[in-house]
Amino acid sequence: MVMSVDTELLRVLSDPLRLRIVTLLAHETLCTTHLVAETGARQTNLSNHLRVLRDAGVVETEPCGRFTYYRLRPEVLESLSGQFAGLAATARANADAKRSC
Amino acid sequence: MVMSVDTELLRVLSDPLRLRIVTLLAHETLCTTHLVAETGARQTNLSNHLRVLRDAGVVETEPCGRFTYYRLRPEVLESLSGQFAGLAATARANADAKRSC
DNA sequence: TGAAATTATCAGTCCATGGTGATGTCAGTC
DNA sequence: GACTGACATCACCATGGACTGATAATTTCA
Repeated sequence: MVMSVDTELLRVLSDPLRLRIVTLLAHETLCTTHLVAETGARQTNLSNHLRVLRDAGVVETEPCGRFTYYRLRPEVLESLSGQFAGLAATARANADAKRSC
Repeated sequence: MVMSVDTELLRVLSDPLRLRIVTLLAHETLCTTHLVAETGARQTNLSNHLRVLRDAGVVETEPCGRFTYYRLRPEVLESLSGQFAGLAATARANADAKRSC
């Protein structure tokens, strides 16, 4: 019952554009060009964000010629889901606990 | 099956101190003084963060004399957990989908 | 009523980080 | 080999937001 949430992972996912990327990748594996077209963001900007996502283990790359495919790693999201579920369960269990002043 | 995650809520929870507060409140309802003692942060700082958490609906307040108790709302965490689980499930279902360049 | 305790508000500072342009690197094509 | 396209890297700028000090508002107690 450690019930702690991965802060760093949360920070990485809390950016709107990065979350958008993750949502897109949840539907199909894409390469940078696709993401540029889908999001309207600059290539440089996307490349920076993809690096952050990759460093955090959220995404893995698959080089294919001059293209680079990005694939989402569902385990990471599942883990996060479990962490929040655990924290919520803890809160439910301790709903009546109140420290007196 | 839109499977989008609440970005604003994520942003709110992605701050280390706020996540610490949420974790503490998952175990028992506390007032500001307790949170000051537990976290070591300044009262002003905590008050600001608690306002953010409250505005985001993560926490609710219960005034009690000159004290203010803060209670965690588990529904919010459960919702977030469900959103991530749904996104992960989508990714699992589309694991083989890859758009060609 | 005066003083102390608890919490909130406000204005200001400072820094992390998201966005950008320029440039480098590598693969494919002519 | 020259050229184009895909992607990464670097340095820079601008801004949001975390933190702080001073202060106000409210409650409790002597």
